[in-house]
Amino acid sequence: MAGKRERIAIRRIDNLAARQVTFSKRRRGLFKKAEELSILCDAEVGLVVFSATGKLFHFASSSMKQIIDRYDSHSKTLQKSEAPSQLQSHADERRGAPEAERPTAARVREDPRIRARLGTQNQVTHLSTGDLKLQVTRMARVERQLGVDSEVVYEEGQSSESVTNTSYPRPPADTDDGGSDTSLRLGLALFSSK
Amino acid sequence: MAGKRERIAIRRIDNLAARQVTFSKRRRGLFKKAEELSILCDAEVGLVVFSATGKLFHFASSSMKQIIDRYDSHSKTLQKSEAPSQLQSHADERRGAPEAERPTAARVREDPRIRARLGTQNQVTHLSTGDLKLQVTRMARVERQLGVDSEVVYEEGQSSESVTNTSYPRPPADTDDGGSDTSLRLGLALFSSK
DNA sequence: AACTATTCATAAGC
DNA sequence: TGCTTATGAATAGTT
Repeated sequence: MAGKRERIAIRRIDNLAARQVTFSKRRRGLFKKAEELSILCDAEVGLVVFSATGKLFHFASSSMKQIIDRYDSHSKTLQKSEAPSQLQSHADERRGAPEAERPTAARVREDPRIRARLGTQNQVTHLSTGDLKLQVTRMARVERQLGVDSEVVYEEGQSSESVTNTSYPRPPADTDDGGSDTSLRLGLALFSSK
Repeated sequence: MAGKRERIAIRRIDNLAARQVTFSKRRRGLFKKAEELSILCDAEVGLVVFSATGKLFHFASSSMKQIIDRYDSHSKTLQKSEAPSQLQSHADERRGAPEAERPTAARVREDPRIRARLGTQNQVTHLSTGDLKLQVTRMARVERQLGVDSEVVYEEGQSSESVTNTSYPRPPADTDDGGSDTSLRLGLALFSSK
């Protein structure tokens, strides 16, 4: 009488509560699978997840920095078939780097059908790619001054995804991670240049 | 008569063939789950996987660059509670940035029990964190001169993980992706400084 | 690369 | 958020 599960369609879950619950459950499962893959197959795995509210969850079989750097190396190699002698900083080069290696999922965003699933919330994130990060950081600093600390939480044992919420303060009564952050989110949008 | 599955232990699969097969199967499952999570819960997800042979697989609900930048922003905010006025490039800052936000999975590597599972292969990756990436890039360039091209393959429909192999050439007879790359990997180790 | 037998993940419901 | 259960999924072992 408990689980009368019927396969659900893969599209944004409208009900906020249900979406949050599903997010928690599936996130755990995803991270678990990620770690298992890295262990079973001796693969290097890096996983980053931002909840709709901006909380960060991440897992890396080694260190995220190392993985990102390696990723950058591969990307770059694909991009510029010509990298003379000045291999300064991979990280630096990633910035202005082309995006040919990115067709991966960008296409998903392009899909109008899927695009429709984007709530008003996340859209802010897409307003400005270049400046938003700066704004987020700035806002975070403001938060700190307001007494809203950034938090880092470690979940269960080994896979321990570390959670981080740096984005924007949330109104009082709110589970923890959900979708009730309109005010300040809009504020960020205003800050964005583009 | 077909599937007499007995739950397997989560530790490196010794048999090469089996490991490769498992890698393929689970990798697909992982990417699928990653995309489902991003869609169902309107989350931003970035996933990077390097097979034991150095092939790159990645998925990003938006663009990997955007996700990494966002990740960097969060990390940095946690690290330096002081970032005066020169918020030049987040990407740049990530380089010398501290790693306090990384205990996430690094701990897994530290665990002697899990550490034991590391084959001789991946260990090379851990010899030098700072220099290895440079070496990899360098080796990649050498490969190119040797005629070993980087390839980009797109898998099935929507989730399309793009595959890239830039690291080291593999001996002739080898399925495709697996764990038979000792020579050049060791070569990399020799190049490493630390 | 297919085909099951099973284990695993998880949608619902409390 | 956690626990429980019925089902849909993922996938280990074979062929």
